[in-house]
Amino acid sequence: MTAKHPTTTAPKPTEGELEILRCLWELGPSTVRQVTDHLSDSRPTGYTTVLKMLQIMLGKNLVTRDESRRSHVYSAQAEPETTRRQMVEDLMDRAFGGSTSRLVLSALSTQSTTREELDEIRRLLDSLEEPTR
Amino acid sequence: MTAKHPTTTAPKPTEGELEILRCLWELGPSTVRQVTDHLSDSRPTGYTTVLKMLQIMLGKNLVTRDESRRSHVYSAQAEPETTRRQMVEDLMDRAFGGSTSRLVLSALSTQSTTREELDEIRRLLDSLEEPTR
DNA sequence: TTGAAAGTACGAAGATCTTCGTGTACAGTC
DNA sequence: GACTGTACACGAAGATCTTCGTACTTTCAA
Repeated sequence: MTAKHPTTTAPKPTEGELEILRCLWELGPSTVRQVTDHLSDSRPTGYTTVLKMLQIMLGKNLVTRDESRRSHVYSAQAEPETTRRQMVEDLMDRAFGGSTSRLVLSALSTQSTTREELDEIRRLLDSLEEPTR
Repeated sequence: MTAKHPTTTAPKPTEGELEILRCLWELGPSTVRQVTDHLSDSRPTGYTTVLKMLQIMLGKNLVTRDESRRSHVYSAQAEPETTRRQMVEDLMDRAFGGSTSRLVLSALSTQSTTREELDEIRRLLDSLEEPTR
């Protein structure tokens, strides 16, 4: 069993890959140039570095690309929510023994949680429980 | 600037390191032998592998050790909650733009969330908001 | 048509992680 | 005192990630 990315399932992105995915989520389908420029704000990266990463990500099925134009246009393969949920699930299993509530507790004990967010979460809970009954 | 682990701050644990931390959290202070045995259930690992990892983790300040006995006894350096919170914060920043509520939303949209957990989270919210007013 | 600009592909170096094999020290037994 | 486990330290190999340099291709304007 040595096959790694059989062009079917998308693995968890690495840190650098996630950085690029975030660009694609924000910008939408983009060229290497666009991603590089956008990235230059937060994390200056060489053009060929970004190109190489996108090529690798293509092999891993993390992105797709349109080659119809001279400058290939890359898109995130999955919805942001899907990837994010997958990463949360991964962390939940690896660090919280699979317990959602313990993870949420931990998230809420973070400094940066504002009152607005607490309210939002409460509304979310309401909307989750009501429709089920 | 090449210093990496100046024996002061603990970095984010890698996947393998987290696996070992989880053992220490569960078992409490343990010898290499104990960690290895405990690990054998979920992820068979050679004795010297575990030993080496613990040595590296000691250098990174992820664990401490008591050398007073022939078999050194290792302990997690930080409380589980501290490490977990740190990892949640990291994921929140890297994947959710720092938004707690978006992360929680994502966590709740996970299959494995039970009704009991939802109730627990609601209680948690209550206890978070009440004492503040 | 030719030269500069901009793209893509590829290889490889350096860093970090993971995993062991080997060598050495020690502790108890016969 | 020699022998047999058991433990620690260390080095090194293989895997994965990250980052670029270099070579080749395409486009377009002078």
